Amino acid sequence: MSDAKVTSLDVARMAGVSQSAVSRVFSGASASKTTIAKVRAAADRLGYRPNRLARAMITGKSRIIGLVVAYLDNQFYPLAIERLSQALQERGYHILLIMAGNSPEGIESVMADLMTYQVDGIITASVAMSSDLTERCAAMGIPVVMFNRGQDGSGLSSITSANVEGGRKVAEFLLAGGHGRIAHVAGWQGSSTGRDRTQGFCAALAEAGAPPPETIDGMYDRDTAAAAARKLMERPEPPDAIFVGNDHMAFAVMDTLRHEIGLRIPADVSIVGYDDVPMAAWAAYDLTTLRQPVNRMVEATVDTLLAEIEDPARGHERVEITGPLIIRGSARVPEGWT
Amino acid sequence: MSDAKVTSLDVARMAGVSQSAVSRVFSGASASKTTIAKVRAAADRLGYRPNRLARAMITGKSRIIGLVVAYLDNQFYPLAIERLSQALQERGYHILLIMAGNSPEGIESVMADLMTYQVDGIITASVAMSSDLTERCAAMGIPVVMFNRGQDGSGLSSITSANVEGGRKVAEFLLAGGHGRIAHVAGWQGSSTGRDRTQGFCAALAEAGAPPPETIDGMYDRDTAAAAARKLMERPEPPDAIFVGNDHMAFAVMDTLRHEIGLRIPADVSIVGYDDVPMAAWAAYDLTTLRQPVNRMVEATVDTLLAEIEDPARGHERVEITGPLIIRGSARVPEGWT
DNA sequence: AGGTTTGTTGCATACGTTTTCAATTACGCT
DNA sequence: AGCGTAATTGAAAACGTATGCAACAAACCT
Repeated sequence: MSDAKVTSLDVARMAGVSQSAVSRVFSGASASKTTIAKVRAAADRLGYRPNRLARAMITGKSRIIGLVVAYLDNQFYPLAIERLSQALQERGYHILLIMAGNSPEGIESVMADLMTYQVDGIITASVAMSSDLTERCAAMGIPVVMFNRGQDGSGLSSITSANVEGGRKVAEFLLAGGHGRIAHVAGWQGSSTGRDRTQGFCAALAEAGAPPPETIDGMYDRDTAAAAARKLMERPEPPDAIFVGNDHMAFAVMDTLRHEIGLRIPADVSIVGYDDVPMAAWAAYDLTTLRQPVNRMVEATVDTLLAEIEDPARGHERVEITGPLIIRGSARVPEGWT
Repeated sequence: MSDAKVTSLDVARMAGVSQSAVSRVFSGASASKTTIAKVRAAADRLGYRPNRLARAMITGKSRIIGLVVAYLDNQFYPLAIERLSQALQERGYHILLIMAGNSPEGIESVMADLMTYQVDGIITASVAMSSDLTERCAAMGIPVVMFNRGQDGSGLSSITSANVEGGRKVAEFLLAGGHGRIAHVAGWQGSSTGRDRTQGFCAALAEAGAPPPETIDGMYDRDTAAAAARKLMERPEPPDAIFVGNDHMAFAVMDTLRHEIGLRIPADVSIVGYDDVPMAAWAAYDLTTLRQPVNRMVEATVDTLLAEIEDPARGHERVEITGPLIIRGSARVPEGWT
């Protein structure tokens, strides 16, 4: 029934009221019972829905959030996106999705693109932002929240798990398990998350008097992580435990140890990951890992972003969310460990 | 430097030209060398970028594509989204992402939401559309392309792999491998892809004189598939080969057989999947599977959608893309098979 | 009853752009 | 020089909505 384009004016004519009346009904402003009824009836009959772009022009609020994400091969991100999208939809916002490689100039151009859509805010998922860009966003008055990545210099808000503390927990667990030669395939050291986890891990080892772990940067990449695992095992005294900077790389390490080198996990080597993506619970890996609480991180991200949108004068926030160590079968479990 | 909102009028004033001139420079219409230079200079200095929403209002083209997707836990979809987003970005379009559970009324409201953003087109990834909704989209003159799902009744365009043919190939491969008791954990029979694969598979078996396979619907769900595997193996004459309707479920089946029932793959049971997601190549699974060529499917999707956008009178298209069987180690390989 | 508050309504304007149209300028040619 | 054609330009209208303002009606109070 409904023809191509039906505007508020069409509805107004059919309902016998002014265009403003129609607008008021749909924007929740006050109107009398009778007009509301007339407008609603006409609108239903014509299949009218307000044009959000036109609305955005007037109000200056597009109710669009730009989501910038680097890659989707790490299962953690699809999951986060799914939750983010749902949480934002419930609040009346929608996501404009942008894929950006991790090159700085790529990010740059992509963010500029986003601005032209007049997004109300931006969420970056594991993307590093230059301080130049940071400033430009601030100048444009457009809130940015970094999900699962911090940026030391910038004044931007960020939501992460408690990575330093997480690294410590893993170290304590491995030490309690009686491991003597502990190694580390690190998360990308160019990222705050990677650095923090490594730092907490090494600090706890040092405090316990353990030797510093043999460490290789796995770059959050499967192949790099697999190569790192090979290299570690070629040593004259190979490790009996490896902390891997995220689950995605941990799977690669486990595959390499088991099917390429022929080792048993955890009998020969204990493996601990970070994230607790769904796959970590699959029987094939059964990975002991430090959980990043996606749901709470998403909630915090949405809350922070919308708060900054509604009150631009609001300061930036830096939220860290603590997660538990999920104990499964990929690492030797210390006596009497809960 | 750039202040909050800089419009074409600001640029015009600084460049000493009319606002129309600025518009012409940025919309690629003709202008003299000198004006172009003046405008460019002023725009750069002010950090001006045209407001795409305002542009969309008058042109009627938002350059936004709505992407509706049900779930993201099957790795096939993140991958497809990544590619889709990139392909569309290259063509000047961007993606408005919507998560929709698979409930019909959810889809309904979500699509209506999309319309209010004046999207130029919609891609649905593995979502079923009611014929009512189909009609409304057609009435609105808004092109829809279904990715990895067909809809028999509707006149909408769809891009799928050659599912019937794919099912046949798997059957032929398993028969050639000398398997006598072939079972099937089917893709969701409420979806065209699931039905087609099953149909091709069963048809080929029947033509070869093999008994019809024991079949259970796995609903594209891990838990359901795992339960199906258990049930199949409890039979007095358990299967020596299982064709699973997609890789995502195949992983669950393999986990169950190996770690719960203690069977070896492929020595005790051969497993074949469908999709060839990246994980299928991982050593832990090393899954023989029928590849869905994501890249070509994405290309076809984008081409079809943009073609329909540019020429609304264009008819709908139903593209099927053939994929090869990727032979790995999860199924017995017939003698001399390439 | 009269004055005051409260609520409802329509008119007109604004948002930032593209695009038509007419006017002006530049240019080629005899 | 002069004329015709092409290229360039600015003014103004449009896109679909929200909203300030003034007008008006209704209700309330003393």
